[in-house]
Amino acid sequence: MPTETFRNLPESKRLQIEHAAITEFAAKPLQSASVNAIVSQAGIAKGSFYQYFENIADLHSHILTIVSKKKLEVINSLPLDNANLDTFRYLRRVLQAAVEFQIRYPELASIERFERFYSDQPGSIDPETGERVGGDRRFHAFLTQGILHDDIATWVDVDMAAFMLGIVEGGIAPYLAERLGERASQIAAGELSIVDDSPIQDLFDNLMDILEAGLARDPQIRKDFYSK
Amino acid sequence: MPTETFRNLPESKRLQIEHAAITEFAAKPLQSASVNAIVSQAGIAKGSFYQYFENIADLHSHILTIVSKKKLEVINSLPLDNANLDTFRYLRRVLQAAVEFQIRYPELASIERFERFYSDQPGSIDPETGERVGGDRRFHAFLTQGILHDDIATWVDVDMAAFMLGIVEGGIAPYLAERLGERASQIAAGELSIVDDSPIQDLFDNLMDILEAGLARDPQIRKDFYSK
Amino acid sequence: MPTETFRNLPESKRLQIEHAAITEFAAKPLQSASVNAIVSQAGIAKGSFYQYFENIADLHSHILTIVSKKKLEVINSLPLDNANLDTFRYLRRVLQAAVEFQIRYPELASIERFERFYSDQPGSIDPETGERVGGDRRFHAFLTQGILHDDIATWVDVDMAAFMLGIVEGGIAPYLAERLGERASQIAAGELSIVDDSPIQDLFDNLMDILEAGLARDPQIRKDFYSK
Amino acid sequence: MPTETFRNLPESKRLQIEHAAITEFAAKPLQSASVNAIVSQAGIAKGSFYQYFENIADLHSHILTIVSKKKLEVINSLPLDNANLDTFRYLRRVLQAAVEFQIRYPELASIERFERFYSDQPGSIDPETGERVGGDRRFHAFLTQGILHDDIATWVDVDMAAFMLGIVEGGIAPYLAERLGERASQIAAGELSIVDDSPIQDLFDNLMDILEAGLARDPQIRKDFYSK
DNA sequence: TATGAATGAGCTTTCATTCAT
DNA sequence: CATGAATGAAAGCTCATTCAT
Repeated sequence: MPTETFRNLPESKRLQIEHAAITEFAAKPLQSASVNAIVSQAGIAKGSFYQYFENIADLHSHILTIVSKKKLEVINSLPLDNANLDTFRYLRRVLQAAVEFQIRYPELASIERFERFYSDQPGSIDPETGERVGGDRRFHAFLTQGILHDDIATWVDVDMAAFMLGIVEGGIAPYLAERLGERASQIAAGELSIVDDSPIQDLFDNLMDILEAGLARDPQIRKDFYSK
Repeated sequence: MPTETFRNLPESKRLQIEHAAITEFAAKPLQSASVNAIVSQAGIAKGSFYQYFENIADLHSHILTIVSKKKLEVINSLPLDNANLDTFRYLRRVLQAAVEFQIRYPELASIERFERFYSDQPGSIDPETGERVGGDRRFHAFLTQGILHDDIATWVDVDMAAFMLGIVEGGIAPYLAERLGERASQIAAGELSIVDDSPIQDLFDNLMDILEAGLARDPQIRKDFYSK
Repeated sequence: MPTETFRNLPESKRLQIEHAAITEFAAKPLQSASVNAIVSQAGIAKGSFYQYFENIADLHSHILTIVSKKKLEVINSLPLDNANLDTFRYLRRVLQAAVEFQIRYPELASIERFERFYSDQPGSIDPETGERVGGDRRFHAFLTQGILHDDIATWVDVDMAAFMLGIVEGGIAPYLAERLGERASQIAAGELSIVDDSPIQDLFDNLMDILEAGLARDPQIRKDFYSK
Repeated sequence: MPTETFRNLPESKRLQIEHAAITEFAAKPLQSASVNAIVSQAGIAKGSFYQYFENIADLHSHILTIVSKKKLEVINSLPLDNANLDTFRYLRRVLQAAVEFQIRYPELASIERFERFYSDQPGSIDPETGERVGGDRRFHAFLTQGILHDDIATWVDVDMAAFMLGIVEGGIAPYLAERLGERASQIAAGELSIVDDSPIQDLFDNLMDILEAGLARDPQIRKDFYSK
């Protein structure tokens, strides 16, 4: 954990340091990241670094909390209200959040991907809870709920499906961001909303259709399609 | 490329070195891998290393060719015949190969994952062909064929779906291997075949159902399920 | 160029390092010089070296500027005034400076000789000016002036003579210094001045006579000699 | 000294090795020369090298004997006959030999220059004879003879003048070779003789005039010049 | 508290030399 | 006698971390 000294720093300096760290960790995994690169980009003295952080891993975990915070912020910034979501609207929202995050904070998204890659050692067991880590808890809950609500087919292997959704969520965002091309820049600049733009929603529809059709007890979308 | 000296080495020694390298590259990306670790694990002198390889990147790319070769070997070892495959049987085969590879050569699979992770920079454009790299060509072809054969719905966005299948293929194998638990060890030991064991095939059925239902023009499986 | 860190060092330490470097570069050309030797003689850590200099070539070029500076210092310490010099007195001064430099800073003189030897590739053409490098510009100017002043014979091939004077200047100093024997030590100790001591000046007279007689339009010295 | 094994080698192979060594030693002083470079250029096995020579210094000194031999060959190839030479004709001949050697065997000349540079530590005393080394014996004898024959002025400091001629001889050849430009190539090709070509001899005349005028008791050349 | 100089272990790479075949 | 694989010392250089100011 960063020292009190770091927490008391004037915000601008703190942000400067965090920004430098984010740039570094977005480019390299913790193991290859360089203290030198960070302090020189942040414009602080090498000694100061060690007054703020125990070591580079300490800074890295601090950055990870920032990543989580921003990710949450993005999720909450999406207009839909959690309570009223049916199962698949929730899933769509999660994926939209991932893309929005990718577009608005590509460096943080990159850090998140590194982290996921290096910590998701499937088969590794969390020594505290004894549960498998990596399989995303959120999707587990989502799928269980979906079955209860009769939205999701009962034959679906919840654990595996949750894992699959996890890797799709983690991997698809950069692809979609890139597919959006010019539109992504506009979203990043705040000139366009991911939820209002119809070409973007078409792309999402397509993805959601695939997933929904794969999971749903009674998939509507394709029926609509073929009945059109 | 490894030197002739390396290629002329007695097989046992060559394997020793390759094994040490595989262990290293399965644990760390090229950038963090250490010559020291490799030579000390292989039990050779440091100077010898540089008689065999130009540098560590040279060894790494040599190991990558081994990975490809073994992967192909696994794919070809699967009993199904390419010619007679319908669309989704082909997909199942690809995924089974990924799992089989993961079980039989977990280190090589890890190396492959590192490689994929570090080279799949989605959005990076191949300067020669102008095409997006990372999206898997194989799945592109598979989906296009599937549409032609009326197996896959015409509304599917082929490019996106191919990318999605790519990340599922790359990510699901370690999960499945881990799910198989004891059975995985038996497969690794050659006591069990992935294609014959029914609990394993059940798991595959489940995954394939999700994917097939998501993509298929006229998904059969679930119908069968509900009619049971 | 040495880093600011090096420039901010306490003088004693800086001198210590420069002295170690001078010792090394006086004994070996840049190509064979060793960082290890320098740091161990200077009593600093290897890491420190690379905080001061980019690499050994950086240090070497720094030492070369010291050599130039000291050489100039020696030239300027000679009492004669440039303005009033006739042609051959100027030449004598240049040669005296070379000897004085050799005696007072034999290591720097050695470094200068290495540098001259390795950079004077006669026949190599300066890509910017298109002129031959290595032939000494100073002597060129000196000879041209001498011809204008009617001090030097018009038949002299200026380019070649300049080159010849250059190599004589570069090579004769160690010889003369050695010839001076005990006297050289006294000069080095500041107990004797090169310009006041008559045995020394006799030696110079002899050399100058040879050169002057060889170049002069109307050589006086030998006439005097034979008329004595 | 090279081993008997080396001496028994078929000539073509011996020449191959010597040629590779010459190329290396012409580019670098012994201290920086590389066994690797030599064996790979010579196309022999590394182990063979150590069957022919004790170490690289051994090969180097073998090459030095070749240099001396070839130099002598060049000197003797010049048409003038030693016996009939007056003093300055002898000097001209020595310098012409140096230039001829430079032109016909530039690599050997380079090796010779390296050797001269690294061994001529003026002031170093030969431990066996007790004499100063580096000052050229030949020029000593030449000057002494010249004085006896009344060709050279008695006031000349023989030791110093010999040294000076030594460095001029050693340094001027590459310059002159370069001055000759296209003509040098013709000489190297055997299409032109250094002693017959009048532009070349003009250049030599100029140099000799300078040296002769500087040393001669009764210099003729300039007199001729002014009387023209 | 901020600084940046100092450190030395560690890295990759080179190379002369030895030695088994 | 020829070969070329094996070796390890030593090179240049980097870097996280400590410490004195």
